[in-house]
Formats: sequence, structure tokens, C-alpha cells
Amino acid sequence: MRRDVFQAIADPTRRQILSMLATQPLNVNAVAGQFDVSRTAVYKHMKILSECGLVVIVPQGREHYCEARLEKLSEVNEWIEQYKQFWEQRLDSLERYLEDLQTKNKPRKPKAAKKKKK
Amino acid sequence: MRRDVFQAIADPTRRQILSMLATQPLNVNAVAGQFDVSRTAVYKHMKILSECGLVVIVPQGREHYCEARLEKLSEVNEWIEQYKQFWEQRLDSLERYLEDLQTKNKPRKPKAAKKKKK
DNA sequence: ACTTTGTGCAACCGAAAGGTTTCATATATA
DNA sequence: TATATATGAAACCTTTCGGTTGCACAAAGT
Repeated sequence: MRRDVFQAIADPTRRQILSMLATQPLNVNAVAGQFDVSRTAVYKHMKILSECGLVVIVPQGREHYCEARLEKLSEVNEWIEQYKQFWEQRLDSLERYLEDLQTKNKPRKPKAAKKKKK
Repeated sequence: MRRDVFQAIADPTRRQILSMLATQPLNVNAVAGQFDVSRTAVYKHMKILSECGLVVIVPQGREHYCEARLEKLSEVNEWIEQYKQFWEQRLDSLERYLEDLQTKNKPRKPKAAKKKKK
């Protein structure tokens, strides 16, 4: 059972849950009320989020409040960061060229690749 | 069949493929040579990456070169960004408190949960 | 022409994901 | 105490995921 942040945020429902918890802690029922799926389904998502550290569940009486731990997203941020410089560097110079490559997906020549068509 | 960048980068193998393609385009066989899994498995990962725009496959003779389109990661980056400010804002003030909450979450005492310790 | 190489895809498989219903239990309230 | 509420978890189901083997086909090399 793989439980990492990347896998946790892969599900759109869990991302939506995170956005709800970003502003304020909520208990499971309050969160489940905003979705079409059952409370148990939301609870499972919440468990996954808590297992990877993105959410902390704080029991308070019979209600268990779920708090987002958004700083856990820094793991993803750091992973992105290494490529961010990369693509931001290229963005102005190489993007049009790459875009051109994608458009004409046809065979091309590896040596003289810089030529401009159209 | 959900094909978005979040789901694509959820798999560690696919993230590794992206890191290989970041420096240079490679054909499927060259990529597959670096993994324990079969070429077909790598091909499937590559297809998923290309379906969500993270990779472009450029046929070149009988070899198909796979090029990373890392700027597609900006989608994830933008999603992270909205929370980044959030957590970086809190980082100094609230982090210790939240950290404390998480630490005492382990023992799970359902009865008296509201007490402040320390 | 024949063979090798690189690829795409179908068929299949076990495990995991995401969902449901149901039940047990702890807490709050009448 | 009795009842309603909020939760956790088990059992089960269906679909998807990640992997395999096998085959067909195109391009390159002999």
C-alpha cells in the first residue's frame, strides 16, 4: 500500500477535500456533505490524506476535526522545482520549436532539426 | 480513463522516466533498458505520459524518440502555488503548534482530546 | 529476399483503487 | 436511561492499474 503525497493528490476528490480544509478544519460529516459520494467514501479519502501527512485528524468530543497540513505539499513542490527552472529557461527560446515538433509529428531529421517550416 | 498530469506523476516509475527524458530524448527501448520491468510496461507508462502531454513521441525511422514536455508540469505547479503562499505564510507562526498537534495524535486518546499540554 | 530490430497493441492476470452497505462503538442530548 | 449523532471499520463489488506474454508490422541491415 503506497502512501505518498504524489499518489494522494492524484485523486480529484482528495484535492477538493484539501481545498475545503485549507481555510478551516472540518469534521468528516461536514466534508462529506459537499460530495455526492457516501460519508464512508470521504472518510477513506481522509484516511489516505492523513496517512501521508497531508491531513491531521484531531478528535474533539464525538467530532473529529480534519486539519490540512499543506506544508506537506512542499515535497511535490521540491520535485517540481528542479524541472521548473528547466522549463522556464526554455520557455521563451525553445517552446515554439518544440511546439512545432509536436504539430508535425511526422518523421524528421535528427541532424538538421533547427529548420523552420511554414 | 482519466488522463491528467496529477495522475501521471503519481507513479514513481513515470517520474523516473521523466527524469531520464529531462536531459535528452530517448527511444522506448533505451528507457526500458534502465528498468526491471518489460519494454511493454515502459511503453504503457510512456503512452500515459504522452496522453496527458508530458511527453511527445517523435517517430524517427523505426525508432520513436520520446521528448519530455516539462512545461506541462506548470499545471501542478499552479495548483501547488495557491497553497504555497498559504503554508509559507504560516510556516513561522503556526508550524510549531501544528507539529505539536500531529505529535500527540499518535496515542489516540478519544476521551480528553481538547486539553493543551506543554 | 531474408533477418534483425524497434515498435504498437491485444489478451490476460493479480492487486489495488474507489465505491457501497452494514455494523459496532463512543459521545452528546432528550 | 434512552436516543440521536459522529465516527471507524469490516465485507463486498466493480473498475482501473501495472504488469506479463505473445503477435503483427514497419524500418533497417545483411
